[in-house]
This record gives sequence, C-alpha cells and structure tokens, in this order.
Amino acid sequence: MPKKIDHEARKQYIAKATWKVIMDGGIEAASVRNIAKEANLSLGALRHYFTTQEELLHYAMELVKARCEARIMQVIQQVLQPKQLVTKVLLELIPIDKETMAEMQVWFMFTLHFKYKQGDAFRQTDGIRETVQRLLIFLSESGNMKEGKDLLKETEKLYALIDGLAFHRFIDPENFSGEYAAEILTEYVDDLCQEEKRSN
Amino acid sequence: MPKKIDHEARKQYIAKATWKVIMDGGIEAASVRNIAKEANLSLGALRHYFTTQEELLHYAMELVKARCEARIMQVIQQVLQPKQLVTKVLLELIPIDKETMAEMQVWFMFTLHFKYKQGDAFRQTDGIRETVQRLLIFLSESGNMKEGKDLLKETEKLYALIDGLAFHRFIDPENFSGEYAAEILTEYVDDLCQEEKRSN
DNA sequence: AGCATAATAATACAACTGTACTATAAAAGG
DNA sequence: CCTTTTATAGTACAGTTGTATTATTATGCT
Repeated sequence: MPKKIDHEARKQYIAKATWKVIMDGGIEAASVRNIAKEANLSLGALRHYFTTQEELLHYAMELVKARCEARIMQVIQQVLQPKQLVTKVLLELIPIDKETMAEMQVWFMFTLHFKYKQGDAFRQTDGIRETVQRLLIFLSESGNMKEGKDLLKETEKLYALIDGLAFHRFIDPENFSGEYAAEILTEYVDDLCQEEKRSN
Repeated sequence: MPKKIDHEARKQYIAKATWKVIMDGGIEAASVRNIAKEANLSLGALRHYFTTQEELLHYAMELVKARCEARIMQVIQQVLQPKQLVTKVLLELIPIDKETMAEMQVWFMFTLHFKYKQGDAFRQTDGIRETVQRLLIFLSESGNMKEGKDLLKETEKLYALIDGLAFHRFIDPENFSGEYAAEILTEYVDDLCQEEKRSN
C-alpha cells in the first residue's frame, strides 16, 4: 500500500479549494477541473476522493454548515446573559470577517445550485429558522422580551432580517460593512427586549 | 425587405423565454440554445436580436426591473394614506403571486450571475434601498412614524427584511406562502408607525 | 526483496457551450 | 417583376464540461 492518507482531511482540503474557486468565480466556475487545479491535484486524484461532482459540492456545503454550527456551539457554551447570548449567536449567522464572508458566499451559491440540481434527495434545511426560533423562545421564557409579541412572526421577521443582512453583505461587501450589519442586528435585538436594563 | 418586425417586442418575447428557462433550471440552464429552443427560434434568429449571450441576459434582467418599477409607479399614483401607500409599495417588492415570483426568481439568478460575470460595467444597483429610504422619509415627514427612529438604520433594517422575505420565498415557496410574507411585512410597517390610528 | 494496493496521473470521449459563418426564404421597395 | 434587404435556418469550430478508463507511481506489508 502507498502512503496512508487521512481521507477526511484530504476531502476537507479539497472542499476548501472548492470554496476558493466559488468565491472567486461563482458556482459556474466550480468545475472539477478548476477545483483540481486550485487544489494542485489531477482529475484522477480528485476523483479518488469524490466520484462525482455533485458529491463534492454536497460535501463542501455540509462542511460550511458544520463549521457554522461549531461556532454557534462555542458561543452557547459561554456563560452570558440571555440577551448577550442571543445577540452573539445571531452575529455568528451573518458574515462579519473575511472567513465567515467566504463561508456565507459559498453557502448562497450552494443553496441556489442545489435548488435546481438536486434531483430529489439532498433537500435539507439550513436550520437557521429553527435556531432563530429557539433563541426567541429562550429570550421570551427568560423574561427578557417585550410582552405581547407573537413568537412565530417574530421568528420569521428576525430570520428574514438575518438572511437579508447576509445577502446584502454578499452582494455589496464594500459598501455594506460587517460592522454596520452587526450594529443593525444588535439594535434590532435591543428593540425586541425590555428596556429596563440597557446592559450593553 | 421582409416582413417588418417590432424588434422591441421580439426582444421582450425572447427575454420572457429566458425567464422561463431560468425559472425551470436556474441560471446554469440559460444557454443560448436552451433559450432559443424555448422561444422556438434558431440560433441564427436569436443572434439577430442579441449578438451576445451577455447582452441577452442583461436585457432580460433590465426588463424585470422595468416591470417592477412600473408596478410601483402604478401604486404611487393611487390616492392613499401614507401608511397604506408605503405598505402597498413594499408589497410590490416581495414576490406574492406566480408572476412576481417568477420575476424575483429571475432577479436573484441574474444578481448572482452578474456579480461574477460582468467585467466592470453593468454594475448597477437594483434601487430597492433607495426606494425604501424614500418611503421611510415620506412616512416620517408625514408624521406617521414613531419618534426617535434613526432613518438610515431603519432603512437598512427594512431593506434587509424585504430581501430576506423575498429570499425565503425564493428558496422555499411551498412552505413560506406569499400571503404570510405579506402579513409579516404589513405588521412590520404597523410596528414602525404610531399606534394612535389602527387604520387597516 | 518483491508483491499488492492505494494514490496520482494522463488521456479519452461524448455532450454541451458561445460565437461565427454561410445559406435560404420572403417580403417590401422600385 | 425583380432586386435588395431582413428574418430565419443550418452548420461549423474551438473550447469546456463531467465522467470513465487506463497507466504510472510509490509505499506498506509479508
């Protein structure tokens, strides 16, 4: 046998090359050849880890999702006041820095790609709506939210705000900075909460 | 000379065929051949009206924009109370029925496509941010908005909400109905306004 | 040492892409 | 009527695509 190779690590390496290609040229540039070139691999080598292009793209997308979820988990495990916790988690859902920007970019491209390409399986939710809903329930049950709010509708609004901010960051990153997006989002959560304590 | 043909009408006809192709198969399906087939034209005939694919796509996108703006103009010319007017205009910006749904779908695909393809020119804003901003200024100056709001930030929030709702309609039209999206948006504008008059 | 096997490479193939070019049909002008 | 011009059609070409197949390494195990 030849040198033993960590397949999972290699696949992640290829997935990251895929991200770069997509970031630079959109999903239309994500041909197996472009990805192989970016990863300094031959077509055959690439094919050794992903037999089909669809398989590769799907893996690359799942990796984005996993990383995002990992970041959220890291925030959740911190000891924070409800409002701070919620805000911090939500901030993980919009692209602030260069790295998360890349992930979001890739995520959008994939979402659109799979909307048409995926035959029937592969259909999956990104789970953001559920995350937002859980956060709002938490905020409400811990008594930090204004009274008389319809949780479902507030979920939908906040969910739309999140993806809208992310989309605007995606489309026009120069004019719409990450800091500004974060400010908007933070203020929105503030508005959602009781005004008794302005604990910033 | 052969039969005189209304070039503009023919171009619009081709543009609509382009929309259909994109709706069914995404931007990746929008090859000149697919579009020609959808329009029951030969490659040569198509080329007679659009010498290049990029030209065709750009025209098709501009047509979406023009139609949306026309719808907004129609609303603006109605005599309505400020809040109703604003709400109605905003509702034109999210896809409710099948027709506007198609337009938005096409718009998203184009936006993403041109983000990478357009060399340097073609860069254009969809003008939605400006529209939203004007609406909020109008709402504020007519005394219908709650006091103490930062107009710029409110613009950004509402703008993100609009595109977020549109995006969710785009991604998951079955589970996220147009009526529900409209309800969310209407309620958001309500919240933005003074509560003295619940004139629905 | 040498064989088996995993990793990589190279090439091939059919399908599709955008654009260019040539050919045909047909109708308005004189 | 016939020439001129426009709409349409058909074909060709070079490039890219995804996948399959074959060849070539090079390492680990016996």
